[in-house]
Amino acid sequence: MPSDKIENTVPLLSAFFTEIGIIEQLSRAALERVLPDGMKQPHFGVLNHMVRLGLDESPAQLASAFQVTRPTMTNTIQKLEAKGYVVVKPDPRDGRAKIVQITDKGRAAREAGLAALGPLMQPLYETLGKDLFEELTPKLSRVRTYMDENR
Amino acid sequence: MPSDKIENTVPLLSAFFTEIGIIEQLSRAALERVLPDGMKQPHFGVLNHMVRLGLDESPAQLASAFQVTRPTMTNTIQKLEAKGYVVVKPDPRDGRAKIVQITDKGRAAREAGLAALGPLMQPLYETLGKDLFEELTPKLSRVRTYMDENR
DNA sequence: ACCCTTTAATTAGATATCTAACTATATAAT
DNA sequence: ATTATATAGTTAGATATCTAATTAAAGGGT
Repeated sequence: MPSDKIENTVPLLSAFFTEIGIIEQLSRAALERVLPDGMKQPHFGVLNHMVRLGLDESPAQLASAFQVTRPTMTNTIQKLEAKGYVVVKPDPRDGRAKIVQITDKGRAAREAGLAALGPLMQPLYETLGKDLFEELTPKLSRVRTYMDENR
Repeated sequence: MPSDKIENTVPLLSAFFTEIGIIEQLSRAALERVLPDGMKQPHFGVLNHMVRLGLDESPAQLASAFQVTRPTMTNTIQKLEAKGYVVVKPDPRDGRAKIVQITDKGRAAREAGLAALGPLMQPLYETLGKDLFEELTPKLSRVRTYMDENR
């Protein structure tokens, strides 16, 4: 299976990554058009992550979870904090670290975002079929995992 | 096939788009690490597009091809022009429009980018297999096409 | 001919992201 | 203990992107 003709590698993988890039752009634009209160995708992503995991994580852990740099996560957290969606406290166990906690207001904003998401996704789901996404997601996960481990 | 339980829509599609987003980040970072002369992904993408199609297109056509806004493409073209990779001329058939042409220097830069791309993609190809990408790409294309037509 | 609408390109201003550099704290080595 | 190294978080500066507004030109309707 591995090591077919290498000449075909670049065009094939270029087409793959081109599709990935355009879907990313389209999905972010579609999401941000319906998110309430001018919320951006990364903000919603972090709120969602915190609700689902139910943990109080550090900025560094969040940066790692979202594959962004720490300064980027610093910026995201500051925006969430300014809106009252999270509170940031010092970590009693590590003087360098902090702990980020979602607030009730943050939970409400996340709920509102989720509610806006349904109508966006339902047509995709109904038109293209659940099976397509159930098939694609684990395979994309394989690609993502490999790239993440070998970067 | 369409219209399964709608409750499952959001988590399933969220996971899909999360994978898309992370792969996009990782691939852009990997690409820009190996591109010569500080070239960025959009610059390489435009040069590549122009060589493959062999057409002289307008900024508006390029913006449409890459699914970015026109101001974004204006910025990209200005950067390419500053490096001498393209020349921009008025369109004799439409006083509003311009025509973007790749230069020999731009072609050389594109070639250098392509050469750097191979070693990046070969491990992916060999480890995960050609079949995976041949299977994924047309399916992603279906998703992209639908989203593009219904945004 | 003249106005109205659309389209092409740009400019201005805002935001998210990155890398590099900095501060502070923790951990390991000697 | 002291020193060196690594890690957490932030700040500073640069870039790519977006939306809104501006300018110029094309096309359609009356």
